[in-house]
Amino acid sequence: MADAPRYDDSLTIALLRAREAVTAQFRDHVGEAGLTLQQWRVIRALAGGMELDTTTLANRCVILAPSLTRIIRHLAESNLVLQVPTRDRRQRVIRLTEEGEALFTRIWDISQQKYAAIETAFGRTEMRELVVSLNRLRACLEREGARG
Amino acid sequence: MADAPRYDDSLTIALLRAREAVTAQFRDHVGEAGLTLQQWRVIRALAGGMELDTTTLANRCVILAPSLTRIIRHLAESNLVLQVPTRDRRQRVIRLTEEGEALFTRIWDISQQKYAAIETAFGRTEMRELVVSLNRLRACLEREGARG
DNA sequence: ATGATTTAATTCACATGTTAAGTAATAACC
DNA sequence: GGTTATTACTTAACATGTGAATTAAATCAT
Repeated sequence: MADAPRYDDSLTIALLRAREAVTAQFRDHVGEAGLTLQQWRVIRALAGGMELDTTTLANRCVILAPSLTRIIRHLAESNLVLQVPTRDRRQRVIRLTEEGEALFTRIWDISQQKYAAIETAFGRTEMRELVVSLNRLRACLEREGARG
Repeated sequence: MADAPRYDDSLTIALLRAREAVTAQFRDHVGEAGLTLQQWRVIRALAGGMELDTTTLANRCVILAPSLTRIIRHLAESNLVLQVPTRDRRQRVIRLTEEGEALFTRIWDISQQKYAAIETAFGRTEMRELVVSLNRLRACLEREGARG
């Protein structure tokens, strides 16, 4: 296996596995509340009365527009979000319902505990450094364009 | 937006965005070869005459079993992989066809260049440290169990 | 104001992610 | 050696990822 592609050293795989490990910490309790992690990201972005259009939501939640369309439809059917009228009628601006805000609060508390547990296990400083490093990596690649 | 949940500082989102940025570097040229990134991970794991069963493949490629079933079916229909007979007839052992090996070689060369470009942009040392950090994070969380 | 262009979001088609249930073959055990 | 449990994988059902095409509304140019 000496010349097999070194898979565990690969940045791509390391990112994938790390992300998998982190999301696993949250999936269960978010799921018990009846949400997927993606739906939870949307709820979280809208918490506190925030009104956001689809494009902004897609950027913040890192969800592609077609997925977001379906997610919003779901959340609206569950009475967790509703559409806010706007001047520009192309835009779809969304906010949480009372029910949505209540659900957010319920999940948020436990989520914070989980997040704190990760910080404790991994180290607060190293975690901050990791996030900085990840964001710098992203900045490098997006700047490059690197479509070569 | 000062009081919006601090999304960009979140480890989850940072991992997601970083991974998105990295995979974007590879998606185009892998796609031009007619493969998805997941299919490419499978091809790559099998390169060099490697024969692997579904479970091992799933672990190495970080793909869940049901997805892998579909992916293998696709690759088999495209004559890129074939099934190797085994004693244990529950197991499905797979290897690349000639065509599959040829496709691997074609994609691999360009992939290596892309990977090298990322190393250059981000820094070879920092990249190695990042991978170590990601793997340590994973180890911490998996050890915890953290099903709290 | 009319028509071309751009923008915002949706729809479509297909691939994968995710959990739960099902199937078939092996192993375990008495 | 026949029953039971375990293992390896597949199916099923639904949700999301992804790129291309589509629709509708705003903007631009004249």
